[in-house]
Amino acid sequence: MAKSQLKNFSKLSDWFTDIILKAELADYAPVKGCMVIRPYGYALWEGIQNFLDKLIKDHGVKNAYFPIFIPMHYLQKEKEHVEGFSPQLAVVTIGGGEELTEKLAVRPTSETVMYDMYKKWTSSWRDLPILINQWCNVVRWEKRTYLFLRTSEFLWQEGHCAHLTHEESLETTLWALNAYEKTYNQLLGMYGIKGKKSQSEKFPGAKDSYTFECLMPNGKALQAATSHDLGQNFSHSFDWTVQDQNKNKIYPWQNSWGLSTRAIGGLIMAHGDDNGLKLPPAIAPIQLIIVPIPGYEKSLIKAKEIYQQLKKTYRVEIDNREGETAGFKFNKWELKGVPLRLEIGDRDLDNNSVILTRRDNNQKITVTFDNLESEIKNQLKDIQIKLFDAHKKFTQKHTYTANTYDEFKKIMSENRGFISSFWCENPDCEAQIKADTKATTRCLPLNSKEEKGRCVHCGQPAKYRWLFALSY
RNA sequence: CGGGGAUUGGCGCAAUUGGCUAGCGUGCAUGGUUUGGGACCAUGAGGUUGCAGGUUCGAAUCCUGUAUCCCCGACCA
Repeated sequence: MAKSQLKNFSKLSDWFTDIILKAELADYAPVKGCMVIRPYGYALWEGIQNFLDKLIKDHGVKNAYFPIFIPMHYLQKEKEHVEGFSPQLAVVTIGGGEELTEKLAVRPTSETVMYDMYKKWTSSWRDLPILINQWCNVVRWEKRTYLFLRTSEFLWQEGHCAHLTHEESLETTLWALNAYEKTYNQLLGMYGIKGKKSQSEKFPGAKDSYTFECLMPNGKALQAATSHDLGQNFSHSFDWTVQDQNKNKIYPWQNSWGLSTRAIGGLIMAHGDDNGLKLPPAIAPIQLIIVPIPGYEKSLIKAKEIYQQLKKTYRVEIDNREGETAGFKFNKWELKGVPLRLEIGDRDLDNNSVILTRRDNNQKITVTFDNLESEIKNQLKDIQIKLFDAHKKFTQKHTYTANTYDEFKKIMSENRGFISSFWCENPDCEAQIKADTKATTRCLPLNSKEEKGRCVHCGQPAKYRWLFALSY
């Protein structure tokens, strides 16, 4: 068995594609820009769904399902919205062998089809708020695609809520953003920055967009989830009103928020290394792999006992395939990112112990049978924390402050990352910075303090330091 | 959509200026020896060289068209 040629982590884009294929997370589909999510990759999505769905439901948001097809004239109701999505639409023109009188868009997002129904369902202030989420697929015909990060079809959840007041709606918008942060921090072991998008980067049709931005090892920023304050833009477009207590017509205040399978792409990059994936225990489909050293009958029996015992508490599997050496198995499971490996052979049996090996730091720990469960618990917990800490440290280390445009350009050309700089909030300035350096505004961090500054590009007065980066 | 590269057993590649039965590695199957960090030996299965035309005694190789994929840009979660 020869050593497989895993791509070097330093060439991140090659490594990324390679690892997804080799770890059997996904594969290319026959349709351009589409991918097959394989069971091991889909298990990651299920992990995200379970975690986030609970947060969503705890907040009182209910799941529902709306159709994949949207009549074209629905999309056209909101001007910015249709302009934003038109270039990316897949459109059905034939149904049942006959030309359709009205063409149907395959949903790129569901605002329009959902809000038309919301209008139908409400007439009184008592009917608000509407708190609905759906887990589904959407299609955006991308020019350039990339496994998990940008595919023509992707899976996501989209929450769509409507409230009587802007305060309430904004509260929900920010609640969703916090739920995303929690999902990234606690489940995926990823650090990121919450903030507000600039007007040019916001969602088509939104009043304001909020984002969770994560830094990837190559210094590019990943828009990891977004939550939009739609204001009353859509309720106006749909002429949707309810009557309030004083018989006034109120246009409901709306928000929408989504997290997609792109999160898996971020997860892969944020923690990986030359040997493959590193999955945080909370999301790992297999938290612990038991490898009985081949050739020992006695230890195999013990390994099976341990498996039966641990299976009650952990996602654990036992690799007792014949014909593969121990070394081969070690490498295979490291590639797949399993956080903890348990080795057991007769040598260990004689000492009443096993060997635990951590994927994150390759540390080997000898553990007696008596302490096994508590040690596994502690190690998994520690790995989860260490992976998050590592990503947080990386992000902070690669977050720079640039006070002059020269500094800004130097950072972009040498050691990319987040750049914190004053910006006058003029879109022309933003566009010029992008043209010069490829960096775009990622967000205005939520905790930003107002200061007296000068725009890093034009020198005009600026109130806030914005976060810039090269984005995915 | 612009620029670059590619397409040959499952995967990765080779085949000189057009010339022998299209090879090699890996993977796969079977048998045996192995087994504590990617084992070894033997045997075997697996190909209309992306597709469609053309030139030629002869095409993986030359020509025309076309499709797909990857990378770099503009658009985006």
